[in-house]
Amino acid sequence: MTAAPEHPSRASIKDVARLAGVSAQTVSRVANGYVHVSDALRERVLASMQELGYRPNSAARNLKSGRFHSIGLVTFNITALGNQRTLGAVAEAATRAGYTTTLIPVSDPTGGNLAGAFGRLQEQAVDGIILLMSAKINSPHDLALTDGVPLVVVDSDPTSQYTLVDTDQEQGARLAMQHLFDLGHRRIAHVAGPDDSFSARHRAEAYSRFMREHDLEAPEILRGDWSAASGRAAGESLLGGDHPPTAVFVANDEMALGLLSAAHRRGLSVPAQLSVVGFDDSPDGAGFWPSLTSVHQNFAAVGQRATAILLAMIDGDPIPENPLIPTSLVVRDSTAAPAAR
Amino acid sequence: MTAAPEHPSRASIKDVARLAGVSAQTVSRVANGYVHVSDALRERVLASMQELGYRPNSAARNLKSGRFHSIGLVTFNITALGNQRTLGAVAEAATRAGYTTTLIPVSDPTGGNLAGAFGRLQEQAVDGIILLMSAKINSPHDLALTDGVPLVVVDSDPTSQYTLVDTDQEQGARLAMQHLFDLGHRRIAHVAGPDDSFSARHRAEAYSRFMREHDLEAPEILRGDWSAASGRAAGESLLGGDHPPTAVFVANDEMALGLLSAAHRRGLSVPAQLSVVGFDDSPDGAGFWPSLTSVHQNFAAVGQRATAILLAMIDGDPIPENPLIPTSLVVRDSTAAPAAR
DNA sequence: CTGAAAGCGCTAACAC
DNA sequence: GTGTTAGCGCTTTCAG
Repeated sequence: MTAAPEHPSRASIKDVARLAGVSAQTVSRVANGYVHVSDALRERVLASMQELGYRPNSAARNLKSGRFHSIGLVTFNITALGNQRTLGAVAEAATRAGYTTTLIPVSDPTGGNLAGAFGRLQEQAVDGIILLMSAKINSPHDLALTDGVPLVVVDSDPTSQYTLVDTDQEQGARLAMQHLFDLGHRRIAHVAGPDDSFSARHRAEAYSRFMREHDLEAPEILRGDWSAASGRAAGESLLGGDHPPTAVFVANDEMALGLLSAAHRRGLSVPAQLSVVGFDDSPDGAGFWPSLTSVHQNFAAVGQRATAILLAMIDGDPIPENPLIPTSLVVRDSTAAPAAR
Repeated sequence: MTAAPEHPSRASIKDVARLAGVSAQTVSRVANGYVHVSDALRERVLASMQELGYRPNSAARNLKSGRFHSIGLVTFNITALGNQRTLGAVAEAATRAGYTTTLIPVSDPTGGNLAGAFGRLQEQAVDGIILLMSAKINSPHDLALTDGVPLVVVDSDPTSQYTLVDTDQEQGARLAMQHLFDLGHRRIAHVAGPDDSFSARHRAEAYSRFMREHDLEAPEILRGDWSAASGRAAGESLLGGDHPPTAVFVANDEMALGLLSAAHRRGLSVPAQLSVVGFDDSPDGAGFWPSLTSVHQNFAAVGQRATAILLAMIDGDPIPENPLIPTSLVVRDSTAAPAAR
């Protein structure tokens, strides 16, 4: 244990070269795994690297290559399950591709903050940006500021001009509805997420379309804010009415659990008297009683796809197609056939 | 609107200098806000910057300064509420200080992976590392690899040799226990988190100590894995016994909600027949019925403190003291005096 | 197979 | 006030 110096300045390529008695160039070649180096020299160089604890300085590499080998991740809400998962998948995919992930927090997705975030990202060192939206982009103006930096948006308006990756919300919502329909439910309600969320809107639209296609009368859609508390409130209002539904399709699991809690409170037995389907397949949903039937989103695939597309854009490679990731339905204990009336 | 070139190579300081008819140095001075530039020149330079969309190249700056202005964040479990919050706070604090946050995902906290993560971090450009532990560091050996890079560990063994920031687990657990005790509860059970979590251990130890100090007989401690499902399982076993407790202190909110669900299932009324206190003060806990009394952790403060300490270490400044962040108790509807027997 | 030279974009140090 | 020079650590190019 030697006393650590104040700033143990890292060994440079020159130091290694000097110690090994070779040129800096040869060290560089060894560091980058080029073949045209004699075994004897390679050994000497590697030994010297080891001894000095040499690490290539990425700032210098970046300067030379004009690339930063880093992608910027802008997100407004790290608390949302989907964003976490996507974020994790992006970070892993980026790491595998030799890129780091730079996190840019934005507390409030207004134009100003977004602009600030992008400005910072560009002053910082990123080759591309992934935007994890939980709310809408106000206007193209907001993004004009990316200004040449490749950009992929996750969870946004599919009609937007930006490259987009997302869960296939429509397909997922249909999965949930078809399940309830097949069980025999006809009075099916929907608790939607906030209006400024594209995924919430897509799910709500798919619900309405399904009801229309099957000539079912759709009760008014209730809106929550993704939280358990709002789901519970929706449940209170939904189950307190005259003609309560026999089934509810809830736009995410947290609200579904809140609704379940409202049902328990009213002494309603789930699934005997009420069927509930959530969206997300969150671990919490599986752990409650009754365990929640839910639409599983493949966030890992979303993150991977977004990363793959971004890296392709950065490299000028052809862009992978099909940015909509399908869902699957996980049937558990919160759904059953409606009670005979 | 001109057609964007394939790679719109960013304007360099030279380009700006040429356009403005000044030296690169002058551009640099303007960019860095130095005063000793005539207003006329400053105007010209700023105009040229604007026209070319100039952004300083951080790679070059980093190379020159020997700093990366970036902190690395290593985390194993981005899904845990506490880690998310801390992560967000770190990112914000870092941003405010002019640093970016580089995310390094580690799927599995074994020595090998940790070493890999640190290796990557050092090849990458970070001036310091924050380690968000959800599980224990196996041995000092794991961290030997940071090798001169300043390191702050969040949520770990307080006896460790590394700089540490954490919630004051002991104080938080006592808050919960004192609340139940003051309500009149004497048969108080504890559902702990996994054994490899330091916070879980601290809370469990504080529980045991409290019971001992008050001459109360402590039922055997049940262990969960932080999940709602494990809390529900603990609840089933706890409430099915001969002498069920009148109150339970649960090591996190998710497990507490699982336990609540088990209580509902058995037809036990909360808080009339059973009081429950959680830990974390998660939004979900507030949204359920009954809403959960819980120990509030100030994750934002933890993240800020960790960042402040790390930046001080990087700058060689004196290290802020008092790395233990106090908690507060949020009393809601899941606790009440025990039923008279 | 190996080395020497040049330069990536920026700024500290030194002229003028 | 402003310009010139040099060099951060690395890799591409060109000589040997």
